[in-house]
Amino acid sequence: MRIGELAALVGVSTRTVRHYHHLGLLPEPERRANGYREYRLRDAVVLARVRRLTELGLSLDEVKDVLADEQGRELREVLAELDADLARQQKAIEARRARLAELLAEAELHPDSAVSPHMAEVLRGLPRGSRFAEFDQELLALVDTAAGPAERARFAEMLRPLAEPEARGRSAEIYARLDEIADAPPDDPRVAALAEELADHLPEELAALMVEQNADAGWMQEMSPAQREVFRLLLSIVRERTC
Amino acid sequence: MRIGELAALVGVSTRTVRHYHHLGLLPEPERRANGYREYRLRDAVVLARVRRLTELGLSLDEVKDVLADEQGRELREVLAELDADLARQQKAIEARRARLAELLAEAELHPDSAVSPHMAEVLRGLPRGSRFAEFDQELLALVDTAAGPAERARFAEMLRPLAEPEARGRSAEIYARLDEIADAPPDDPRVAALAEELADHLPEELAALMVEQNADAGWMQEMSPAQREVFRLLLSIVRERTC
DNA sequence: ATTTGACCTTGACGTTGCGTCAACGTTTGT
DNA sequence: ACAAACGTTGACGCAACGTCAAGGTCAAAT
Repeated sequence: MRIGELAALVGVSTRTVRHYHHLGLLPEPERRANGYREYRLRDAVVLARVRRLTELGLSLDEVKDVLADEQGRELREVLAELDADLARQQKAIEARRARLAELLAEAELHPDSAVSPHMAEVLRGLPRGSRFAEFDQELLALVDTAAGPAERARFAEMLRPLAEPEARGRSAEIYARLDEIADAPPDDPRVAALAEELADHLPEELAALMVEQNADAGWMQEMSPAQREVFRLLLSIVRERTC
Repeated sequence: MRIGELAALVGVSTRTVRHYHHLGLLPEPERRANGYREYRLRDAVVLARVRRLTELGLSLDEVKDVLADEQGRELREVLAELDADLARQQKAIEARRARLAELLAEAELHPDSAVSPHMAEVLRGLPRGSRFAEFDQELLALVDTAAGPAERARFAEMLRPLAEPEARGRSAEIYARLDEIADAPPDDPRVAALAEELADHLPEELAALMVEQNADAGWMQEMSPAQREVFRLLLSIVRERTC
């Protein structure tokens, strides 16, 4: 047999056969006078065996080990491990399909949204138009995108009170005042007042979460010094309260 | 934010971020005076979104399309396709695990066997020791390895009569006579006799399958001319019978 | 007798999504 | 003052082949 016939017999490409030669998976057969490889039936048997194993998902290196082993020991070992691996993959795919279904359902409703449905609803409830509000929305979108599904729902629930009609007015006012102090020095008297107001306005759970944040985090550099100061004060107020 | 902080925030490596820049998935942010990239919260949002999509299994090119689309149209399209793809993968994995279980069970019983359990049993029943018998075993092993699971079982059943105790004697004798004519010319009288005997000995179903074979196939070159002639005659006998 | 077409040869680059040096500059902490 | 921990670009490595490139070989059709 020449290489093309061997390949067709087993159902692979000639390139694959030569690749296996290169890796030492399949021994190089004798050559004819013209340099062509001349295969025997044995080679086809080995090639088919290699093929079966790779189709099961073994890497070529693993196949090499299994073939070299010549005993069933390693084979069982590798197969068991592979089965465990496939089981993991199954779970992963299932999880992905679940998220996909979630995303698809959401895309039908709100084609332009990049966040989860819960969060999208909350975000629509929050005031807009202020510089700081935009910043806040980015922050919330980020948290929503980065968190796991369970956390996302919980987080959205924590925010919901701020988006309720009776709270929106005050939310908007606070945003406006945060905008106002953008260029103020950090020791402006409005800074401390705002921190107090925020501590009062934010749901407790949310405030508790913020305690873990570091006021020096890089993303906070996008706020002005005075705004950062508001948050520094807010954090200390919350910390005192929870102690 | 500098690149390390952005990466940590979203949960990827800095290399990944730079890779996304390279592919145009994430816009290059402004640089600081020292050449460092300076990221804003927006970038984190985009990066997180890219990340979510890739984790769902989208390729980076697909993610790029989705992001460029800016409308939900393409997103839905890609997601639906992806879901179909994942469904296919699930089925494939399931099939692989089924074959794996098969192989594992078999490996427990006969650690050194490279063929299916049915075929292994049949092969043990067939005579050995003759040159031609070895060739035949290779051929059968190959067919077993290459065929699908259903075909394998059917094929093994077709062979079983030849391995039964009452047929083994005659099988062995035929093998011996095929060995004998190895160096004979194709027009040796024993050739025609052997072809008749084989046509008589082989199960009908098996003979019917052989009709599809081409007597010039490369793997047949491993037989001597006289042996090939036996098969050529055998094929014509079978063809006449089935007409 | 030649030309076409189907095969074969080796060698090398392309694919995907980054990991991992290398070789170097910057900033920060002790 | 020096080390540790950041940042920069550039380039190679990985898995399992696909896909040219640039030929040589062989049988059949012209």
